[in-house]
Amino acid sequence: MGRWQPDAQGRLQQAALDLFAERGFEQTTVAELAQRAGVTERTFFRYFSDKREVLFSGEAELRSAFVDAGAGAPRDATPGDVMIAALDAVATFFPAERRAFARQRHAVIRANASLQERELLKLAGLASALADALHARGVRGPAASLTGEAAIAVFKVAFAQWIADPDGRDLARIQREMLAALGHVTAPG
Amino acid sequence: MGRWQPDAQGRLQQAALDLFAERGFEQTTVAELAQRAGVTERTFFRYFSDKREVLFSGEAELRSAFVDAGAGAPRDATPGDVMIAALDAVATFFPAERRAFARQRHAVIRANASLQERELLKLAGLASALADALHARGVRGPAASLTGEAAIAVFKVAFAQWIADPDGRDLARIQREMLAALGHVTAPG
DNA sequence: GTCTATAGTGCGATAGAC
DNA sequence: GTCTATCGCACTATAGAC
Repeated sequence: MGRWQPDAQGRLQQAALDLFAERGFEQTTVAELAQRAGVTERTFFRYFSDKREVLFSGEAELRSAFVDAGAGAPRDATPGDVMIAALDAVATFFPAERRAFARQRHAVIRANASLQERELLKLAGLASALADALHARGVRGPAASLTGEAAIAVFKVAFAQWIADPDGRDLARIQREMLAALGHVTAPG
Repeated sequence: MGRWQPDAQGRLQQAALDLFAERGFEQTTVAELAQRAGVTERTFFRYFSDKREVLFSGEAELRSAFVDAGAGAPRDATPGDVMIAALDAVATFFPAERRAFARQRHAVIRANASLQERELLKLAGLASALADALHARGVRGPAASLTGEAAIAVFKVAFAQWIADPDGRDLARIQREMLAALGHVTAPG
């Protein structure tokens, strides 16, 4: 066994979720997080570029899933088809077992404006990643951006529903319904 | 004439736009902004809750316009109708004369992640304000949220287009086109 | 208007693994 | 010796408390 406990990053993330839930984001200092994880403040900032980031490091995987779904779609797929593939891919990251965790994390974020800001930035990153993937497929800029933004709009609302829904319908299904509802809202006439 | 120059708030906003554009958001300290506006740091934080907020204080007006458009729609208006009314209302805030200003402000924000975060939070606030207005009209929660998010998606993409478009079509028109395009993307089939 | 806690950065030191 | 993870310390700016 080495000089240090393994997985300092994981311990910091766990400490953050616990302490933020218990006493709030602003009432928790980085020093306290570090202490609970058995490292120093300096080490915290080696793993996370800022205090908020400790809750958001999983976004990279989500983004690849989102983009790969776009890249893997058949050549004649429409932007709408690609969006559905992306939404289905993202849903696989949130199986029923992760609902309790997701709910706790969501509650922590909802309680603090600066955490919401970070979450929104990450979601906007997903939207533009999907837009880029569509653009690479030959979809013109505005339509690609719009599709990316629409996908995120569906995801956001469906995710909130998935968290709240007591009978636990799966996220993919909720997203399909939301997408249909969006089609209804934006239908001409 | 009084002891102080009038409109300290306006001078701080102008100083911020100039200095952020010139040397970047992070390279500009609040002390420098305050000095250029002829006030102290303390005065800056009296007007703006944080350094970023100096670029975003106009959001309240936008939000009322957004909400009022919803409240003022006829009783039998669909969520889609309300969304169009809200988008038309927001477009009146961005006449052709403000394009140069909007473009500069947008460039400053685009150059800094934390400013993007703040902008996204303000836009999310607009989305939920519209959702609340729809909810008050009897639209059920998820459909109301979805409509709010869709309106913001259209606004974001249309606004970027309006800023970039060299021949200056007006924002309301671009938004109508974007909405139609969104209807096409989300159409079933 | 003054004081202070906290976030976040830069750089060098240290302790182990190889 | 090299490489990597961690720590220690000094420092600035934001933001809130007093």
